[in-house]
Amino acid sequence: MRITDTLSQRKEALTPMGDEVLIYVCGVTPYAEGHIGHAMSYIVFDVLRRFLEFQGFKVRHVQNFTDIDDRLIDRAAQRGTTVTELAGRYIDDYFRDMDDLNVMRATIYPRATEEVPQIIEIVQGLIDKGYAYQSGSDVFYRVRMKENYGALKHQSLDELIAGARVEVDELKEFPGDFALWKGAKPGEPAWESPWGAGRPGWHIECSAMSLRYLGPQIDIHGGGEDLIFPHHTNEIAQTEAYTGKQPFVRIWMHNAHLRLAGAKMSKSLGNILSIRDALERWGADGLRLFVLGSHYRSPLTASDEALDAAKRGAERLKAAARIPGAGSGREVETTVCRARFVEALEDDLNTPQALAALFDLAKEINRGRDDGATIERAQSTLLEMAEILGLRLEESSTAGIAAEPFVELLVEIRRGLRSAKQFQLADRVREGLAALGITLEDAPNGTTWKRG
RNA sequence: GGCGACGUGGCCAAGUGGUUAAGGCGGGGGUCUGCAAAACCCCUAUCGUCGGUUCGAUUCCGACCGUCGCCUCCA
Repeated sequence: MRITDTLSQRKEALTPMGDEVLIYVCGVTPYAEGHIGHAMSYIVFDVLRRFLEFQGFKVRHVQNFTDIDDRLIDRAAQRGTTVTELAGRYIDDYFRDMDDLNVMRATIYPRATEEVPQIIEIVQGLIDKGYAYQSGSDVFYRVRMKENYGALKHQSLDELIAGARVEVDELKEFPGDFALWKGAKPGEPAWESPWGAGRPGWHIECSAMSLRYLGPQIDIHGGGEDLIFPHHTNEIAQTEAYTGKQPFVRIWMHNAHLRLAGAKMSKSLGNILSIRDALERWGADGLRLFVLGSHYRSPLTASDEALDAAKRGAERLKAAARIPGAGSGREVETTVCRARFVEALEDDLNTPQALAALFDLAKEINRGRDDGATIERAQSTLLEMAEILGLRLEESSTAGIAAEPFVELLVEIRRGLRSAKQFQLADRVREGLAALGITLEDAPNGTTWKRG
């Protein structure tokens, strides 16, 4: 398949170096509940993973938790708890959200706090090579030492620091230098190091983890586009300086951001849409369909209307895949749709095109069901394709609803009313149940019902 | 200020230098149904504006208008 590489700004053919495709995806800093922007990012890389495995690749997928950083320290202090406890709680939340979203688990989820010895080793190595320097109890990376610094962002060092927000720090030799190691302030979590008690800087943990679990050079490194600078830019600088091997990453893959209608999601504005709330309202398939309905490199704006539409689309696919047919005629043809689906994903993970093929297959199945064709094989194909997109298309479960026997009873009574041509009463039953959130559908071979 | 992205039907969103510009949602008309629902059939766009290149541009180039992102908190 071909993937757009942020560094070359072109679609590059994915040709893994070894038996496995080595993928590193930047994970979360677990200091707050996950929002649908995170969902978008991890859904995209989940589809990449699923598609690669479908294509027969073995994938080694590493995704980190940055479980030590300023925000965690601040928030833990606010709440009178520990960083460990806080991070642990949000990591649990993260897994729960991802499981519900049907995001496959990565091969390994290393945590920054468990990689400190490796981090110290790399920082020391960078000091030894002259790429880093100790200043006070901090260690900084000498950005000016690294040639092509800023290439990923397609800006020169001068352009990058022309922005006004460079942190003024007396300890730095140069304003653009960034911290590899931060000396601990009183009361902060800290590890012993050659430079005194402290903790890792923001970017170094990803270098350490990808190095340890994937090696000095990897096939794909992914994340949100906000990470291009400084995070990924600094990762390249550190890792290549430390290993002496280039390129650190063969394909940089970045997803555009998701916004809420109106404004960017911002904690200060309070307009966060959590994964939890979104799941409740639109379901995993609805959310996935919404995200995958636009290309991962295009910014996407979430709105109630767009999410509602996606949810209805998911229901359409589900019905096509699950409603049985009674026909025994010709087989519904699937090869064209299937080929279109695979070709779309091979071309830079074009999920909107892949979905179009999926919906066309759904139409073929529905048409076949109406025409008395054999649809079972086509339905299996639809489910198989849907699974590559992580769509479950599960039948709406009527089990577990406390009122189930009562609904069944009403449906049965209504059946009698209809055969006795008591349509006004039958309609009252249907309308009454509708008002309670139960939808009845009369088909030639009986009545089915579902929630919603 | 610097860098970058985008502007396609009512909404969301693919795509292509030239046959009919995907798909979803919505809307209109039909078929089926006791009526609905679901499903199926039909209809619902000349691609921001102005120039240029070209035999031919929505697709390439330039300008302009508009929207947005990043510039060390950020998936």
